[in-house]
Amino acid sequence: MSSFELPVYDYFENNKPFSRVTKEETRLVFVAWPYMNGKLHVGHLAGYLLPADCIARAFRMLGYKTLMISGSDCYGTPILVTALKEQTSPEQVVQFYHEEVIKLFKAIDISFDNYSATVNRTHHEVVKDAFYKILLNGFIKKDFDLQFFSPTLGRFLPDRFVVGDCPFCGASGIKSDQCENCSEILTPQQVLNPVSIVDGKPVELKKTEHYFFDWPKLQGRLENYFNDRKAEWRDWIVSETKKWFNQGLKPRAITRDIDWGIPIPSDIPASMLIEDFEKKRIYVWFEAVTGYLSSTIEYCRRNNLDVNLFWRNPNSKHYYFMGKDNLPFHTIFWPGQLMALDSTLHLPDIPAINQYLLFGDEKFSKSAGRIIDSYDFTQQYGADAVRFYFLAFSPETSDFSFNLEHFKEQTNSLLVGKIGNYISRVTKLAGNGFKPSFQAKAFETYVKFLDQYLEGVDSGSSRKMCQTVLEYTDSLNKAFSDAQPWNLDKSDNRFKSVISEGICSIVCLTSLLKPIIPNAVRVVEESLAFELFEIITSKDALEAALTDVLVRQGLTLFSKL
RNA sequence: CGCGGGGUAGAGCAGCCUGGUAGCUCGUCGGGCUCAUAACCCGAAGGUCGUAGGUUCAAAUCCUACCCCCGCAACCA
Repeated sequence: MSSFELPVYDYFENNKPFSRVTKEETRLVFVAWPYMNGKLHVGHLAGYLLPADCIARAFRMLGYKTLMISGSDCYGTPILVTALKEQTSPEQVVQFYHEEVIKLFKAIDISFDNYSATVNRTHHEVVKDAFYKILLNGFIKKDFDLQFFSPTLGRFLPDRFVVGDCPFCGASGIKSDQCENCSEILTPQQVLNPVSIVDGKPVELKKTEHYFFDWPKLQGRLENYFNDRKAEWRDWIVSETKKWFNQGLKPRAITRDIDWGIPIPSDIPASMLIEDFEKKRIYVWFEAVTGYLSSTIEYCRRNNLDVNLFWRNPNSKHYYFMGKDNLPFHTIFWPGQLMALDSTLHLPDIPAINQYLLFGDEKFSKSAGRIIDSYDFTQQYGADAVRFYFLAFSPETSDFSFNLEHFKEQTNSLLVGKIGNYISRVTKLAGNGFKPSFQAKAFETYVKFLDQYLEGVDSGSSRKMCQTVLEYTDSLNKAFSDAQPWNLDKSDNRFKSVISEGICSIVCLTSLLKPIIPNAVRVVEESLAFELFEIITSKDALEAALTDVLVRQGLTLFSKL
């Protein structure tokens, strides 16, 4: 493989890692690796990027040693085909999209500690090493497979790049796994007149030798793992995973006939080599998830840390964020790969898997023109509004229908009307130069909401976090209206205590808001002359945060859309 | 009989596991307040909880059947 590498994105480049850590425990926030075959639409933001970022920020503010890890998924046939169609190289395709996603991360403040790429050296090393060890541990075996081969393109094609005629109803242009017309289940051999969708030319089935991951061998251990953890998983994730076990795990190819990918290690014992092994590459499903490990290792090398702190630490909790299409790869295959590799590695704890954001009533689709580009959308409406909306309405338990009117409506009344306006009315009534005193009552109200918020953090639910913030804000607005401080004289002690309570509440509120809308919170901090590095969990912490607080100026935080 | 999720007020959702007078946000209407970004606060209207059966003193919740929508089906979150 050439020396082609992509730059690592590190949000905290200029800060020492863990400078604010107060706890020994670690929290790992792993994010599904975006596939470098297109730009990211808002479904990606709502489905896994923003929820992961919000939880990671909350963990950091709670004092955990936290890492947020991901990278660009760069290999596989779809990227190769894109390069072919655009008459460019796969390197150029992935480089272009890698730069695009990093541009997006910067625009919307995704705080990755290490965002790498599967083309990078460390990843190659770790994947080859894992492949080799799993093979020696006896979980990889040789077998033959039938694959479509295109003589005109000179390469094997995945099933979904081939269409043909249905042998049952005669429909044409059907995919090779099931007829869309008569719903008959097909095997690739049954499809008549198969042609490639790349050039429309005929393809043929060819026998080819590959490595297979021996899943039946691990099913028992995986089911034990599943039963141990499932109590903490969302219900629908449990039933979806159970389905796979009930059907029985089957061996699965982990190599492909392709040249765009990670090579098979050449030092495999001769008896275990397959034919033409140097022309084959490791299959993307096996290799991309291994990135969770390799990207952590890459981070530790860059920062001189011991990787065991994260991967062999019982005081650690591992979260994985992704869309639902990725479910089996993270509730079954990735834990299995880790078991097969080394039984001392930390297995996934919480799969924070989301359903889909729908555009109107249907799925986002590039071909059908139903797409909203994440970067353009962020540029147009601002990071705060976009973050807040998608975090508050993240599709955690069922698909969520997105439309622009709903976005504007909710942003205007929740973010601008309730949250922004509360901060505005309190600070403006206080007047510039107001110095608040500590009000125990403000903390008492705040703690009523804190537990619910922290439950949201622990379970990976940004939705619950936002809901709690909104309930809290409602109670603050109501208390402020009931107290009617505008009817009091500014020199009145009662006026001072009501406004002080309001300012104390704003400090508490911003501590909950910081993981959600960090930019807006920075503005509040500057205007009130304080800075929060933690989520306030004690009376003392609030009192400490309050020492320097001074109202520099009344605030209009957000504008209506 | 491929698998899963969903069908609750005009919109988006929670409640269902562990049955007990149907709830939240937005929108609509009426009132209050006037510090605040026509904002905030209070109140009201609006639902026979997809359909049909069953269990039960009692069903949105448990069971059965059916209808509709969405997704997945092992390489597009």
